[in-house]
Amino acid sequence: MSATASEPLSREISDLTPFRQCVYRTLLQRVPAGRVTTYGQLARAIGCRSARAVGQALKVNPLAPTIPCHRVIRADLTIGGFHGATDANAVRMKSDLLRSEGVSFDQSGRLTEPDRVTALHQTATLR
DNA sequence: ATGATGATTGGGG
DNA sequence: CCCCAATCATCAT
Repeated sequence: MSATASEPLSREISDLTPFRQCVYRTLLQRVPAGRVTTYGQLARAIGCRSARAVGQALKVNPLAPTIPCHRVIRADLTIGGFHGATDANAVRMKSDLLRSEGVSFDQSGRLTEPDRVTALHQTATLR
């Protein structure tokens, strides 16, 4: 397996579909630790109107958590899924990762500090 | 090519 | 809160 930082990343990533490359690259570049974004925002950033399609790409993220798929939550500020699942176990792992970056959720399951959501304006264009 | 399936979302009841 | 149509990359036929 490869190691280090960004060199092996680009090599692994270039093997993926254009859509997935866009999703992963945009996420890596625009959402740093301590911040989160939504499936819809990420979709819009790459010129796609399907938040679900973005979720499809994230669930098969081959380099988690290097590619911070845990920083993508739902538009209603609830946590969303992780590794293709929405069960309690998956959610717990996702929230633990976020908590280690200073991001937390309240009792109703919503983001405690909404200010942490990064608004992404369209950056890339598909096809 | 066609149909089914989601880590969603905004609107409506 | 619950329900539903819209949207679209992927995958199975």
